[in-house]
Amino acid sequence: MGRPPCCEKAGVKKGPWTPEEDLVLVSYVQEHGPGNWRAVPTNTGLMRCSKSCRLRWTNYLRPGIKRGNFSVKEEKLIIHLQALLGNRWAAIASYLPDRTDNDIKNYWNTHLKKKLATMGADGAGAGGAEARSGRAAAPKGQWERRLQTDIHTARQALREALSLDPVKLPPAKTEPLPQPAPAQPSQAAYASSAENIARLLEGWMRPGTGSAGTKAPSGSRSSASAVSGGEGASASHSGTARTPEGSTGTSKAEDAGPMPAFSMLESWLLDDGMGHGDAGLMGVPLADPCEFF
DNA sequence: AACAGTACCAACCGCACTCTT
DNA sequence: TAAGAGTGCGGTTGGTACTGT
Repeated sequence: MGRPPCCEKAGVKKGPWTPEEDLVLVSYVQEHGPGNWRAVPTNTGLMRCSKSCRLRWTNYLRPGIKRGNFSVKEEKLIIHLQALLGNRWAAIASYLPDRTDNDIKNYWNTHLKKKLATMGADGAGAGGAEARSGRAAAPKGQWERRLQTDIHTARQALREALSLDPVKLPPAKTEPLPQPAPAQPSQAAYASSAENIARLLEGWMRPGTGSAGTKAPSGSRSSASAVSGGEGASASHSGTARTPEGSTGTSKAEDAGPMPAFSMLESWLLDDGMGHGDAGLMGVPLADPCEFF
């Protein structure tokens, strides 16, 4: 359709959000609820485009967001789901209700891809290219349904990739995916936005951290690292600089790459946490992941 | 101490989809 | 039914902190 960008207007501010802007946005959303983002800049006086407001809310200010420190279980779940769903970060995020798709995407691109690469797999699971093309080929509402019908295919591909008993698969019944957690917090949950405000103010006011001033705590390393702690410390991977092709983004071709030996990955993925019906997996109603195979 | 390279993450961009008129 | 508006999503980038030399 070629619509013009929503932020084309002159005077629209870009870049990191300031705590003041965060406060304005949070208080507005607390009062009116998320949605009708178009009206947010108008009603709040924020010099941000609606899109930016929505993104800021969903990725940072929304109540219940957990930041930093992905647990091993979360890692495995992400890897598992990525293999099944491909780079459908929003879908993957729906299984980790306290993580944002952006967070998961970043974590995947900065940590897990490298981790899997060192383990002998690039994590580009069977779902990758196919899933992506599926989205392109079918309307969104349909790909969810299609996903259900294709889940057997994806499962089989993953199973084969992991060399796990490729023969005895159940018939391709179209069972539903494990139920994603409700994506949005209840109305009551908005109250806990105060927690987010407190958190950001805490980061804002923390003396001597980061460059302060112009850069909001959101964007600042200081606040992030304050929360994430050791997460970023996993600097064991001999990272490579961002390259045009191998940039943090995942190219489709890359995702569709061949699957090398999986022995290490396999054992890692299937060991204790994932393999034994760890039912309480972050409250995610995901059945024993082995059922996927 | 200064510099260069690397890692990380928040935010932007643009396409695709859904909803409304 | 078509067109436009609003929203969601995934890929990509810019900027800053960290680490090594």
